[in-house]
Formats: sequence, C-alpha cells, structure tokens
Amino acid sequence: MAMAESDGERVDIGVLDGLVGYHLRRAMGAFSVDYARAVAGTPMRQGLFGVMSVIAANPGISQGIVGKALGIQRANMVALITELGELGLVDREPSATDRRAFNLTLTDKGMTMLKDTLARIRDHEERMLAALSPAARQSLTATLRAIAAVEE
Amino acid sequence: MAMAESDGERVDIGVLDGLVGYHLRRAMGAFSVDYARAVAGTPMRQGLFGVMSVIAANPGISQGIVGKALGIQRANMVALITELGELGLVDREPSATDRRAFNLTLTDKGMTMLKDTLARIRDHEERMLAALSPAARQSLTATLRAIAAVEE
DNA sequence: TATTGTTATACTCTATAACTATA
DNA sequence: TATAGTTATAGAGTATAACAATA
Repeated sequence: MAMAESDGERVDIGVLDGLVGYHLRRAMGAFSVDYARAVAGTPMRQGLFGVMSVIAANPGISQGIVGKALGIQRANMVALITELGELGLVDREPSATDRRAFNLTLTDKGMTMLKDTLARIRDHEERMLAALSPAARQSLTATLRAIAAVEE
Repeated sequence: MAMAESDGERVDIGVLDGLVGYHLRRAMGAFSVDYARAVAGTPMRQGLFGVMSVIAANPGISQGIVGKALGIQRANMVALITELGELGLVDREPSATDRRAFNLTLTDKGMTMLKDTLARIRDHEERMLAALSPAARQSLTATLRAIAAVEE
C-alpha cells in the first residue's frame, strides 16, 4: 500500500499517500501535461483560455472583474490581456463611463480561437477522464467546487 | 449558472465552468493557500514535505528514486535535498555499493519535523474537506489517483 | 479615500540540455 | 553506453508593494 510507480518497482511514499492534497497535486500535474500536449502549437495557455472564456460570456467586461471571477490578481491580469491583445484575440476599448477602465471583447479571430481550443480541451478532458462514468465526473466537479469555495 | 464570486455579484465564466480541469485548478489553488497558512513559520513547503515522507518510509533511499516516486525531475531534486540537508532534517551519506549515489535518511530533527508538519497538514485537510463525508473523501482520492495514473 | 490598471519584483514549481563521475 | 547527481537556465503561475489617473 502507499506505492508509486518507479521503473518497474513501486516505492512506498509514506504518509503522503493518505493526504488528499498530494493526490490533488499529482492529478493536476497529469492534467497540465496533457493540456499542454492538447494545445501544442497554439498560444492558448490555461490562463489565456480562462480569460477568453469569461470575456466571451461577458462582452465589454473590465479586466478587473475578469480577474476576480478567475481568482487572478489584478497585477497578473495585465500581461494576460496585453498578450491577448497582441495576438489579436481580444479588443480593449476605453470605457465610456469610467475613464480608468477598458471594455474587453473577443475579436472574430478570438471567437474562432476559443471554439477551436475548446474542441482540443474537450478531447483532452475525455482522455483524462475516460475511466470515469458521467456520474463520477459530475461528482468530481461538485466536490472540487466545494473545495474551491473554502476561502473565507 | 456558471458563476464565480466577485465582490457581491457573480460573473458567468462561460464554457470554463463545464471543464473539470478548471475546477481542479481552483481547488488546487484553495488547497495551496490553506497549506501555506498551515505551515507558516516553518520551512516545510509541499515539495520538501513530500520528499521527507518518502525518505521516512524508505530509509537509505537514493534521491533519484525519491524523485521518480514523486514525479520530480532529477534536476529539481538537487535543491530540495540540499535545502533539507542545510536545515539538518536529512542526512546524506555516500552509498557503499554505488559511489555516484547517496543514501538519504531523516535525522531525529527531521523525524520530529515530519511528525509536527503532518499534524498541521491533517488540520489543514480537515478544514478543506469539512463539507465532505468520509465516503466522499475516499471517492475523491480514488478518482484523483485514477487521473494521475493517466500518463502513458 | 478608494479603485483601475500598471510596473516591478520575487518565490515556487516545472522543464530541458549538458556536464562529471561513476557503473 | 547508461546512470546518479549536478549546474544552468527558462517558462509559467502566483504573491505583494507602490504608483498614476480617475472615481
């Protein structure tokens, strides 16, 4: 028990095996590796895709609100939005009501990129979750949502 | 539906909400924040604790095997082992059978640190998983293990 | 005073390539 | 020739502090 693959052997990882946080970390790692493979050749990192998804669902949204929705610090949003602008995926127009803020929208190119990337991600998720029944997937999502909500 | 907290409002995050990878990311983020709080004032980052757990379970193990067990690259193990050595938590002795390798063991201080940190981590996990039944926690662990195992 | 976007900075985790000394 | 440990380096994510312009 409490083993991890290593060559052909298995190594006891000790108390770590009883910790949910460890398995969460490893699952995240596996997901990230396969995500990177899924979007290889495109500039769509996880953060960029997330931002685009929120903008698509809320045309004209400000970048501060996008950041809050995704748990991304204001300071870290800047480079993401700049990059999406340079890629021609997002338009940034001055807000008519608040001269400090910008209204973000996806360009046509951005909408196409979002759709294409989503298809790649759906394939990727199917690979990662192939062993899970639809019920198990829903249960997993609900559980992860409950965990993420623990942020007093 | 597909909302995320933001001030007092909720913002539609779009297609992102249907992706398990997104929720995995957010759950990991919440776990990491609370982990950091749990071990504040100690040097026990997640990686260091993991390495110590494997060494404790396998006294005399080499650092390459520890890395393989945890999915940590050889190159990235070096700084971890160096740091644990400087903290006086891990002993590194030359292997009698392979002059390239070192045998790793926890010092007494290391064993105490492992035990103390484990207590903090158990409290932290209890906080994060309070809403989940024992059955739900077991199911979560099994699911995460299955996902992490998808690494052809 | 508070907020939006910004710059600068730093820490952690992860990844690859190339070296050395051994095997 | 392959392996253990190492060095150097780079990308990505995340965190804080401080500033200018605006509210």
